[in-house]
Amino acid sequence: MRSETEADEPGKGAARDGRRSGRQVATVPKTTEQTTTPVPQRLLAAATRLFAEQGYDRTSVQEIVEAAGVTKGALYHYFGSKDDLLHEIYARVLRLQQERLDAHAEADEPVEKRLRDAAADVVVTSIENLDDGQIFFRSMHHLSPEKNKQVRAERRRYHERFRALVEEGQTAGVFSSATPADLVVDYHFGSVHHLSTWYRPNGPLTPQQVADHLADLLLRALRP
Amino acid sequence: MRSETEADEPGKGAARDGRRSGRQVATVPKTTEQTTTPVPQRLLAAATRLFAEQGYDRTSVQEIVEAAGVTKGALYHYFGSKDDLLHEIYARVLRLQQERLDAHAEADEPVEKRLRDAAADVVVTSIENLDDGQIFFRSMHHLSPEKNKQVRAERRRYHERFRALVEEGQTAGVFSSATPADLVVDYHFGSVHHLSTWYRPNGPLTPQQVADHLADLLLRALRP
DNA sequence: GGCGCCATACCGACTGGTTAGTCTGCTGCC
DNA sequence: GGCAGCAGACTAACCAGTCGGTATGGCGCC
Repeated sequence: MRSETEADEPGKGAARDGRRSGRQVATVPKTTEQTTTPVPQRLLAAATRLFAEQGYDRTSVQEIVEAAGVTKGALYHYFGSKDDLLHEIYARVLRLQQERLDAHAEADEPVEKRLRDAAADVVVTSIENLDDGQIFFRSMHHLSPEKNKQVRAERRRYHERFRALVEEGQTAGVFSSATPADLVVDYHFGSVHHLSTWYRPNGPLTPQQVADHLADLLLRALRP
Repeated sequence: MRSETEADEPGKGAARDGRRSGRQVATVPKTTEQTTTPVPQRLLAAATRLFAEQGYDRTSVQEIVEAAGVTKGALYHYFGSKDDLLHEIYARVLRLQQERLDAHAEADEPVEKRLRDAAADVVVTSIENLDDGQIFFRSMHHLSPEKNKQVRAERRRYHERFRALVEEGQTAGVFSSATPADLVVDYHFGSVHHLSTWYRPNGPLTPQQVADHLADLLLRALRP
């Protein structure tokens, strides 16, 4: 375990660009580019795209490092294994969504609005990170057992938080109690999960419009 | 999970014992027995289970043939490739669900009931074939391009049929038109797709109960 | 203000293991 | 005697991970 990839801010300075090397591999555009993206992030980005396109197993480490413009040495310098890459992708999206859900859930608003906002927000961020979602739901089983367990635990936290919102509304009587809250949550996240199958960025609907529609469907289903 | 000789009826094979090998694996009764499940079906069943458990890529054809009690020769006698196996699994579930949807859609009932029945039925059959669903949504990208295209086309047919039901109700005014029918369909199938991630056969709800709840959510969301 | 020393960041050939698919051949039935 | 239905050794390809090697910049010390 030696992935200390965090803590890297995108870069602070101006056109600093230390004379890289004699043999350059992929030559990141050096012309007045203010930040050459750090290698770990390039690797993660390349892996995300390739995993989403071809699947985890169909993507060789060689392809990833080529897409990132480095070599295997670099990858194994920053990550312990191919599996680590996948885990890092999961951790990133989980962190993001948990933060946003917490923010919405704690807002000082009526529960209907909090739920609607949270439900719509997860749709928007899911669309903005369609690749992550694709990988998430398609490749979970490629994670090592411990990592899988860890990811599941965090997912459960997320699920619980969301469910609590639904239950709060049900108890308060503003939502129908006809359906168990658990099922309601799974119903909604099914549609989120499903987004990467049908949503196309150049389609007729903007992410926000889709989000509004899906949140609306949820709230309508919950009308008493 | 070494399953060598199980699941088959003990072959009552008489004296027949090639001097070549002392280890034979499954001993299918060769004496004009017509009932032991045919090899192709055994292979399909084994592949379905293993693909669902471990994923397509993580399952070697060696594992499949061992689970089916045959050898590679048999598999490649009946199927052109590992890919073919996957395609066959898809084709089977697609055929089944299309048939059932058609039956519901054509029934002589008010549109609300037809939609509710169809929506609930797809949930029940999906639960009854959780493995197929898991494979379907997780491994589509492993299909060869042409096969993938074919499967997509059939899926679209299915989607269209379902959408037509929603639109019929919207036009008739019994369903709200607030949400485009396409989105409504994707919303519902998202939850179906998602079933394999959370539904557990030994959980508190029967397949029918889950189906009723999910169909109910759909119909409630469509209330004018 | 130069010098040795080392850590960091990366390179890329190599290894050991795995796998899909092939091919030759056996065997019991018609 | 011919053929469907299979057995199972074999091969060619591939791939995750390793490891010895190289360039660069910082730092203490004289």
